[in-house]
Amino acid sequence: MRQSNGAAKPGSIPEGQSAAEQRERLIACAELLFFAYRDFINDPDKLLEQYGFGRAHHRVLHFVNRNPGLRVADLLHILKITKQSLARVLKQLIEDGFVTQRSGKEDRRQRLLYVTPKGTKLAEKLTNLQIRRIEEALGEAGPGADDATQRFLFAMIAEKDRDRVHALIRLPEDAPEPDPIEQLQDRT
Amino acid sequence: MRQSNGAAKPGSIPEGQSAAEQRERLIACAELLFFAYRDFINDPDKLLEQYGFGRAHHRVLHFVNRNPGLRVADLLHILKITKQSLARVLKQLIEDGFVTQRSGKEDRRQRLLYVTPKGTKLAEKLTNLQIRRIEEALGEAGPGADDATQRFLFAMIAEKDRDRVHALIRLPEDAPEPDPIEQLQDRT
DNA sequence: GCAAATAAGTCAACATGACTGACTTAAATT
DNA sequence: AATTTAAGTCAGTCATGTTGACTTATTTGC
Repeated sequence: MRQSNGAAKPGSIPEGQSAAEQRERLIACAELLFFAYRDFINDPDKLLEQYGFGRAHHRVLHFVNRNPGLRVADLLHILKITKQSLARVLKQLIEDGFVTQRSGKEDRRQRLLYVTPKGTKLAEKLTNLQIRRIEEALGEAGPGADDATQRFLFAMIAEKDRDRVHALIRLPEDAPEPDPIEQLQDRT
Repeated sequence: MRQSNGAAKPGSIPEGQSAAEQRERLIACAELLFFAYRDFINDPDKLLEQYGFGRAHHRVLHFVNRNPGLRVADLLHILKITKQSLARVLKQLIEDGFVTQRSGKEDRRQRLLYVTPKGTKLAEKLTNLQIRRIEEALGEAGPGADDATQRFLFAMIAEKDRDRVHALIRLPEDAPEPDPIEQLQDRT
């Protein structure tokens, strides 16, 4: 097990890997994803604590900040949680003045979500923490890591959700798209 | 390593990106990481439910399976949770016959952890689910995504933990190392 | 050889963020 | 007018994390 490929040199891995070696590589990826996510979450968590918020609040705040006018139903699809779970954190964010709701113009049953200036400020602080770490990591990973990583991460998403995510995050290399919110609404 | 920009897309971002564009890219990465992890977790979760286990059990089972003879203290460092949190799930795994303990030979205070055959079986099922998704994603992301992604994910780990993780996961391109467990024990 | 440090286990209380199920309200659709 | 939809709500539960305090067995250091 231990001696696996005596090669051990950075440039090696010719192209012919044994199935066992390939498996080891994939397992390493899975573990790295765990560790990366563990630490990715960490910086924001500390900041959120000071506001009495948790990760759940962060996610809501983030996606509302990035997609003003998001509907509650959209958030449920994005977060893959139940209405009741969302309700608690959303209520707190509204009560504490980080998020506001307005009724939809077309459909007055809808409650469209927006961040307040206070909400924007916190959301940006959190975003900055996270993208700083990502920027450093991409730097360390070398040129090309950027594209490859985006493609890998996107491909990790469940196939049936990819269109929705794609409409939501608007990658810079995409062809110009119509307002992503409109798209989301079509996909109910 | 790989040439960076030209490869990806027709539109191709010459090399001079505005700060705003760069920021958008980084935010997209952060969001993709969230979605990727959300779905990465999903397949195992469904299987675990059938055993009455959760994610916490999965993580313990996985790392014990991959590192037989792991100590409780090691697990605490890996998972970054408290002893009390670990105790609950570890107890269940032991009671249900998925994990066993033996006292350390050198230091009899230590409880070294091992998976039982039953534990191995479940751990491998879970691992297979996860690496299948990763394998597909790497395939879709194209050649080179493998290396780049590993480097990126590794660089996302908090600097002070990297040595420990490195010793734990044994990437195939590494120089041959001594038994990783020994290394872990030195780093207390 | 004894005191202190260490590895692990345990008890109790609590917080967060998920879940299910049942139900209401208001508005839009058929 | 009846049905469907978007959202909100009440009540109870579960999984997984937290603190703080304490015990036990063993090793280490003076």
